[in-house]
Amino acid sequence: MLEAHQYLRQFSIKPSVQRSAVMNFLLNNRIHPTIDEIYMALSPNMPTLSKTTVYNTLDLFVEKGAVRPLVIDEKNARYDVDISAHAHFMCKSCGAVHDIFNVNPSYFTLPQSDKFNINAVEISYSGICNVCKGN
Amino acid sequence: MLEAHQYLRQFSIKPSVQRSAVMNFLLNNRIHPTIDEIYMALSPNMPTLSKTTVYNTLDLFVEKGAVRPLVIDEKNARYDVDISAHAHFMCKSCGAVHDIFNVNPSYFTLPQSDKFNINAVEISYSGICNVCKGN
DNA sequence: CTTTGTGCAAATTCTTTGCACCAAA
DNA sequence: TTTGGTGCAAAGAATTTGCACAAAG
Repeated sequence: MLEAHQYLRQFSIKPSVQRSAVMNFLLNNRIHPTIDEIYMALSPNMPTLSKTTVYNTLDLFVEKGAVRPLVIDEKNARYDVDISAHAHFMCKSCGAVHDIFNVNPSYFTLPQSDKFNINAVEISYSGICNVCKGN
Repeated sequence: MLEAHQYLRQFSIKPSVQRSAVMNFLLNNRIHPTIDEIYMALSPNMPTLSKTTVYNTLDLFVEKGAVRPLVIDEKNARYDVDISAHAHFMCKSCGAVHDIFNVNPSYFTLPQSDKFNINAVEISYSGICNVCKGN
C-alpha cells in the first residue's frame, strides 16, 4: 500500500485510504478494470467503500494523468495505469482487455491536421482470445 | 431512397421502409451519427418510427457488415457506413467525429499473436477541433 | 396463414448528481 | 473551523427486453 501512496504523490494526488487502495489495485492488477471490477475487488476489505468514490477517484486519476481511460469497451469505462504508448486487444467473447506491446511505435504518431488539434491516439484491436476459442 | 434500397441488397439485407430510410441517412450524412441523431433526423418524416427500430436496424447492419460500429465515443454508440480502413478523430469539446484518411495504411495491419485471434483494428484520435478552439 | 419487422412501454445497466456526514490540516 | 473527501440515495441517460400488432410473402 505504501507503494501506491508514494505513486499518487508523483501525480500530485493527495492520498487517502480509498485512493491508495484503488491505485494499489490498479498497480497490481493489470487487467484494465471497470469501475465495478475495482469496486467488487475492494469492497470485501472496505465495507464502507461506495461506488461513487470509485468513480470520483478514477476521474481524479485521469485528470491528474495517473491513469488513462480506455475507449475499447462500449459497455463500461476501463482504466489503464500504464500510460506508456501501447495498444489493447479486447476479446469480443469474454470481454477481457489485454495489452499489446509489439506495435510499431511509429503507429502512435499523431497526424498533422489543419482542422483539428490532435493530442491523443488510441489503437484498439478486437477478436477472440484463445481461451474463448477453446485452446 | 432507391439507392439505399439497392445498397442494402448488396449486404443481403431485406429492405423495409425504415431500413432504407436509415441507410439513406447514413449514406448521405457522413457524420458517424448516434442512434439518437438518426432517430431525430428521421422521425419528423416518419412519425411512427421508434427508437427500438433504429437500434434493431443498426444491429442488423453491423451483423451484415454494412456499417461498422465506432469505438471512440464513451457516451453513445456511433456508426460509420464507410467500412474501408480509415481512422477517426473525435473532438472532446463538441463531440463531433470526423474521418481521418491520411493515415499510413500499414497502421491498419493486424498484429500476429499466439494468444489472440485479432480480426479488427480501430485507430481513434482525439483533441479539440478548430471550430471549438475558436478559429 | 406464417414468418418477419415494427413500436410501445417497462426494465436494466452504467454513470452522475445532491446533499449530509466524516476526516484531515 | 474550514476545506476537501466520502458515501448514500435519487436522478439521468443509453440500451435492452417482452410482447402485441402490422406487414410481407
